[in-house]
Amino acid sequence: MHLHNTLSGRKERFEPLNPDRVTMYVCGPTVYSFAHIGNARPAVVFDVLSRVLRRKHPNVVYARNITDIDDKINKAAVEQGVDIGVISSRYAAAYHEDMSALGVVAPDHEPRVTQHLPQIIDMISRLVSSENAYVAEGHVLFHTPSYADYGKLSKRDSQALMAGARVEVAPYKQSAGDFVLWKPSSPDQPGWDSPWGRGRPGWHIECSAMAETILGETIDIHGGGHDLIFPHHENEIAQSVCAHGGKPFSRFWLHNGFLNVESTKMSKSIGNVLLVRELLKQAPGEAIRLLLLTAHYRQPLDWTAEGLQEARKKLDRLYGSLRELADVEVQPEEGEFLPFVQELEDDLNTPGALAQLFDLGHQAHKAGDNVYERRRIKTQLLKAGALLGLLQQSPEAWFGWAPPRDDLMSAGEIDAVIAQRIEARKAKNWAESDRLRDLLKERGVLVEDSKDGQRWRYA
RNA sequence: GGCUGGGUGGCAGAGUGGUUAUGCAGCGGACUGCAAAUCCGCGUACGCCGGUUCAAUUCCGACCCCAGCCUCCA
Repeated sequence: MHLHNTLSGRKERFEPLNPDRVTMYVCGPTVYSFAHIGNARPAVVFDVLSRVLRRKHPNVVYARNITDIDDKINKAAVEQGVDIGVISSRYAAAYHEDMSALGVVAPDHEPRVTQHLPQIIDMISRLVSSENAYVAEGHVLFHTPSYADYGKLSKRDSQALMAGARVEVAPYKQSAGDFVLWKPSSPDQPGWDSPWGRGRPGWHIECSAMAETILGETIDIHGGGHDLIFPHHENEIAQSVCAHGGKPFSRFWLHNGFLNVESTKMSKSIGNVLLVRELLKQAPGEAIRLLLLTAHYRQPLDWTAEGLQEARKKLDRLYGSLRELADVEVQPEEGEFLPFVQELEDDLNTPGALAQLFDLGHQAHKAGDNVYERRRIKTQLLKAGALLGLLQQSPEAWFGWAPPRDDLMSAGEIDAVIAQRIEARKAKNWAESDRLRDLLKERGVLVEDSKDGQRWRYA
């Protein structure tokens, strides 16, 4: 398959270092509040990547960290008068719930910073020994000039970077671009003992240390949001390469584009941060997932309420195809729908893959009563859906999703009305039949007269 | 200012040197008691200006806009 590598700025053929153990690390959330839709994008995108990789390499080792040491967590803990562990475990659990609702499979490893302090301290010690880092006023800093390739990932001139530092440079820094590996904690702040006193790790070192611990020195793929290219990933590379005697850190760097909300940057100050759990009240998780996959992962994505409803309609169409094939058995030995797979293998072109999926869905309605065709189509539809993490529920379950509504009719109530309508239709009492249909429509229920009888769904 | 990525039909969104993206919405037709679902068909889309070419939305150059990063951020 081919993947766009931020390191080279172009699409490259992806071949793992070791086909029997493909290693992938993705920067996960800092758990200080509920996950917003922007947090969901990388989770979904890299979930799809892991699924596509597993087709050829069953042993993909996918690690996505949880950052549970962070000043934002400290702040929330102080405000609520609880230990940071209370905050981080609460929001980590919420994150798991939300991602699961979006069909994101749990990664193989989910390392936490609090469980890797020894490894972090060890890596910092090595960097100090090799003189890539230095101690100053209780801090340990990485000396960026000690790494010649610093700036390569983000395509930044390291000299210009240092010269152009607009922010006030801490006096203890030898170079403006130097960044903190370890910082001291005041007695009231969370801290851990280290050779440099009681303190806590800086932001970047955790990923380097945990990736090394779980996946090894050189990994195949490292992913994350576009905004992490600089400084986070640039710094990770510097730390890891220097700690590993010059061995490459990650062979491929993948970055997903940012998400806007109704054409505006999502931010707390604007107050337009969309939480996944709120969105789940507006549409099924699968529709949210589909919307996240309608744009190519590297492109910006404009999240709109209209788009979300449209995503739901797209799934209505796809599940409509599956409903058409309800009586057909799947054929496990049937091959995949090749045009679909080819799109995904081309740098995870999910919009292209989706187009192929719709083509397959269209075929379902045109197969007539050709049993072999119908079997083939159903099997390929489900296999293709599985790669995207879509179409894995029954059509009935999909169409049974009800939007929140005060006067929501239960399935029982609806069936009662439908029973009346069946009687009216038997008597060819069209006026009554239409009246009942309109009645249901007012309550948000759409009824269709199919050849198999009446069927309904929530609007 | 530096770096990166964009500007495609009503909307969303792929892609390609000459041939249908796809979905939603719209229009016409079929089917239907009427609808819905589904099927068939339709709308002459590629920011602007040059250049290369038999042929450019697709390559090259200039220009105009837009977004992100350069500070915590998925």
